[in-house]
Amino acid sequence: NELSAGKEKGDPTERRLRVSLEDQELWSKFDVLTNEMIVTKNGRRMFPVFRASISGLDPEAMYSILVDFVQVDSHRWKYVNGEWVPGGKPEPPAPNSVYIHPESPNFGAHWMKDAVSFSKVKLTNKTNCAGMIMLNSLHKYEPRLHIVKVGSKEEHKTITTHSFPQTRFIAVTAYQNEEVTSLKIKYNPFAKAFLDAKERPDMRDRD
Amino acid sequence: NELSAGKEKGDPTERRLRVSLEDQELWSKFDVLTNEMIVTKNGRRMFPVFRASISGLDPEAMYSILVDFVQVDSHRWKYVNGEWVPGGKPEPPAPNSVYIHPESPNFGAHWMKDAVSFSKVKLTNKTNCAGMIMLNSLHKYEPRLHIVKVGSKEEHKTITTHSFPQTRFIAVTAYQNEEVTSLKIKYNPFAKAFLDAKERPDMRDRD
DNA sequence: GACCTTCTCACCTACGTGTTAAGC
DNA sequence: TCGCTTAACACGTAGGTGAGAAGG
Repeated sequence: NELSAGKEKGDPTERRLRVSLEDQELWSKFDVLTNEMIVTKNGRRMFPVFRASISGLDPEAMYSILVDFVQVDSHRWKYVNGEWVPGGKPEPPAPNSVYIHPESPNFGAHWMKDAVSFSKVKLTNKTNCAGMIMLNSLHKYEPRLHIVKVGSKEEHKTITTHSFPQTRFIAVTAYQNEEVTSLKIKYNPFAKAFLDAKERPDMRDRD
Repeated sequence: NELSAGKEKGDPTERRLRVSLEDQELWSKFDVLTNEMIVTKNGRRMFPVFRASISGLDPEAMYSILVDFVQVDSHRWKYVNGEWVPGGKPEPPAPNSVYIHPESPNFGAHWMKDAVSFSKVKLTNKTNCAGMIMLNSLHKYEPRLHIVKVGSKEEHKTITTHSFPQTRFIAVTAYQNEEVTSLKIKYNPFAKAFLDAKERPDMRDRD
């Protein structure tokens, strides 16, 4: 459940750094179906939310926490007959943007106090959207978390980069797999309107 | 409209520090009536919002911005026959808590980019409310803004403290002066429900 | 036609207002 | 009784959902 830091540089203060993904069971429920995330012009939040708990930072040092999204493979995906298959077309170029956690910069103690949540990150399929992450629809991505140490003199230094395979997803403009849709409705409070409809089949018996 | 720093210490990087209150005209409209702010158990936001624009910080240095509330005088106030008069009872002790701006700590460049807004600060009349400011009802307060320089080694240093007389108010559990109520309804978007009722006297002509 | 994208919509979450009546 | 406080309430702001129709 925990991954140890991959890029330690012999600095003793970073030796015990640990980053672990929150909501792993929920992520796995989506992952086994092949997860999908909606992208829209105005930006769409992720669900599940990408959250991680961090320990082993220097409590008094200053860090920024970032997320970016790596294109996992180099082809389009297509949903055919109930499953995702690689498409033949070559992929468009992938602009790689980064989302800086809004509480950045902050002390190590702050980041370790509670899980760090990226609930407000928005995914879009349009370029030039400030503060949002541009993704290519029908391509597969994996979120990555970066911890950057902030120096007083612009001497920023990346401490670690972590990724979690169960958070992979395909960017879509509309859900393809209705099982994924059902899970989103079941667990996302903002979709409760549709949960109520499905949970009450007796509605059909009226009149 | 601008106040210069009052506690400069000869540090050339702080020499041109300026802090100015935003929405001065709005604040003054309330101030001439004697402003009131609601306090509740769960906390109530301020309206108008305490906002300030800051310039003259070192763009690359790290600061935290704080607000606290000074009890202006040492007696209760009473609203009698349409005006506020000092009450005879001695005041209860005043626990002095501080609200740290949620974007703290941050670079000078960040604080100077836009006006710094304390829209989310909540006023309460209960003690032990984390993140909220406890005030004594029927006492008069004046908000103060503090700029604190953040050092790597816990060496925090207060750079300046600013206050603005037109932001004074009396803490209340219910509005006393109905002119103050009318101004709150007129300018606070969250009170629009009551504005509509007052702006549409034709409603009374229906049926 | 098939596939993908865009837009509007009803329906939620979440919470900020003063009002009002009840409580102390 | 009077003054002050509390809690429930209706009605807003603000914005996050997938559905479904329309567009390309």
